[in-house]
Amino acid sequence: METTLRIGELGQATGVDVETIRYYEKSGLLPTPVRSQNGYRAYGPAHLERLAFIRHCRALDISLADIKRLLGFVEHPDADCGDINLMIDAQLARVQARLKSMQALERQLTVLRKRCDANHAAGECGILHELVAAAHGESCACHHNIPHESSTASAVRGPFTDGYTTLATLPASLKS
Amino acid sequence: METTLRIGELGQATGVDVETIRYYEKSGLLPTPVRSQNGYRAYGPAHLERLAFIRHCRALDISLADIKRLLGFVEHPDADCGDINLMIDAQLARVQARLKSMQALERQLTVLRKRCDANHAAGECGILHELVAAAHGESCACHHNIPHESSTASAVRGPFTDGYTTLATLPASLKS
DNA sequence: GCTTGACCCTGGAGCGGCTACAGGGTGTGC
DNA sequence: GCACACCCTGTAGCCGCTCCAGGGTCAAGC
Repeated sequence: METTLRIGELGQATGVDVETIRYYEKSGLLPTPVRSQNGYRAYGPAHLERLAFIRHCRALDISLADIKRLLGFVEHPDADCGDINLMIDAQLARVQARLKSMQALERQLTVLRKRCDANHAAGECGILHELVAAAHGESCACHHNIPHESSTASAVRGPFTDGYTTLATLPASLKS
Repeated sequence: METTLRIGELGQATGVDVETIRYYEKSGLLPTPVRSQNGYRAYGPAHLERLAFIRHCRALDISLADIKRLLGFVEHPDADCGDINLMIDAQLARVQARLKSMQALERQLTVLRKRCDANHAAGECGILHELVAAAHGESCACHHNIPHESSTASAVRGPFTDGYTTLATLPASLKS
């Protein structure tokens, strides 16, 4: 008996999308399986275990590059694990930094949302006013009193970590 | 006197990278400016204001598509602003969902981190053990007692919202 | 035997929001 | 006359998928 799985079965078993499995293979995270006569990928228990490991790590939002390194540790259990600690520490730090700036973001959006209670014309919408005023560099409801959250990592990915300089600091020749 | 800015100056004034400004122009967020004789882009106060608006919105992690819609409202102040509210509500909901799952993530990573205190060989590293065991479907320190955080949005972007089924649910023929 | 439909294959493009080139032109100071 | 900072266009790359076109394979039902 040959206990092998086709890609769809492996996907079902691990909860990983078929396309994603192929992507992992292409990226070198999952070793290329043997093929059955019809050319289909045939996976064994080792693949199953490895893919489940990858999935668990991804659920912890560990990057594919770091997962690759972790898999290296799994394969070389005599290596020093200090780097694992560093990796998890870094991961934790990233998550905490993002968390912090997302919390700030939430507060800002909440404040902003309160500016408009009902349906107006856009010209009278407090939210829109607020956004425009903020862009002008006037002190805005969302971004004025949070001096120290500024220097942490940005909420998600962009370059616009908060606490930025506004148009208030502009050459006077250009203001309005 | 012509109060125009070159792209680098506009970038400085608003805190937006030059490449990003060109990207915004290409994406239709920033209108194409006039060119001076040498072919350089020449920006006026309107561009400055608009770019500052965009930047402020990005700091609130509002997507470029939504910013485009907001700019539409700015230009048509007689339109109904109900959609603005909906947009900000949706944005807030997204942020809150992410926040929640990031908090879960942080707890999980913190627990995981505690599994390894000092330098061992990787084979004895509690973190690695934990990750492997979790992949096997054994109840893991990080993912076992959080039944209701599961169905919220995932922490960042991936398909692996937490609380997934593990290998415990597998065809017996393939286990171990 | 034929069709239907579920599954599999490869290769490539697209998402968002930038970021980083290569390969060129322009303008200012020494 | 040269260095250097700035500008231009166009294209490719980043991450982690996700989707698609265009084809092959295989079991079930008629």
